[in-house]
Amino acid sequence: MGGVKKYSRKREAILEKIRGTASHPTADWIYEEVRKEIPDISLGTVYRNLAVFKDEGLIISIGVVDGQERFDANTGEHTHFICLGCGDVLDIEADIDSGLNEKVSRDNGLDIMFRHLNFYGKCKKCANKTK
Amino acid sequence: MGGVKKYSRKREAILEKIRGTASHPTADWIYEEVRKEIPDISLGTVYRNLAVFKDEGLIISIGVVDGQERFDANTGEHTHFICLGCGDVLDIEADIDSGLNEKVSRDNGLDIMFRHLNFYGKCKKCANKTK
DNA sequence: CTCCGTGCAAATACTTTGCAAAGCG
DNA sequence: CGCTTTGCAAAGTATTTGCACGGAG
Repeated sequence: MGGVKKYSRKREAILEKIRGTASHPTADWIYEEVRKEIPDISLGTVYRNLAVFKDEGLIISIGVVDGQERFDANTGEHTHFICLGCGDVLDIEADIDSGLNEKVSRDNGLDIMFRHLNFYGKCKKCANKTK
Repeated sequence: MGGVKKYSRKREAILEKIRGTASHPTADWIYEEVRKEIPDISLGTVYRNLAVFKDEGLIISIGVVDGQERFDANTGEHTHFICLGCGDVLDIEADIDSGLNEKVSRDNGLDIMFRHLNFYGKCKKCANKTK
């Protein structure tokens, strides 16, 4: 179980696509992008490697938006804005107490490993569309 | 579109089940619970009414945990802990600047409507199991 | 009587998995 | 050569939807 990882051009390509975008992509987006360079890749391979990367801590899942899981190669503690109109995910600044996780762990007697702070609303583009 | 809502015993029962638990239930849990009282309810009806309640603002979705959407009749701004071991969702205390949404809206030029703050880790039960 | 609400089952949408073939070391 | 990785297609899971019938106003 687990076993030693071997090199794979496809695995590399998948990881590089995730690292090379700020779009917090879906499995399908990654598949379509990698396919432009490596036409014989399959969606199953993308899913399998995403699971590997999550396991190794190379990427994180930032949750499910409109039914599809979104991934991020920026694994540090940071904050997201999710547009309810178009589903775009943006990185944003929000200064939160950096010791918050520890404090909440202590106060509630829980073993907290990480947190997600997501703001939801309309991005500029979608806010204008409404009017 | 939409039309005027009529009374329905099943709709009432679904909402009362959600209001009567602190477990942040899934559609399927609600279905099984309501079924104990109203055996001829169908899962489709649960899903349809959940959509109605969300629309009316009577409940919120707190996101997808292990592939299933979780609902909450507590619609106020509050914080959750999600156990990576058993999937339990708990309400917790975490004092965050109450004006944070407005501040982040202003700083980033976004129209923020609400936020989710989720802490992830192991609950007491699951932390012990690991050892 | 007129729509809304519902059961049922089929249809979706995304993700996971079994298997045999291909690739790395 | 032995074990990992992959393509392909089938299976799995959660959710949505079309249709005809039962129920509220």
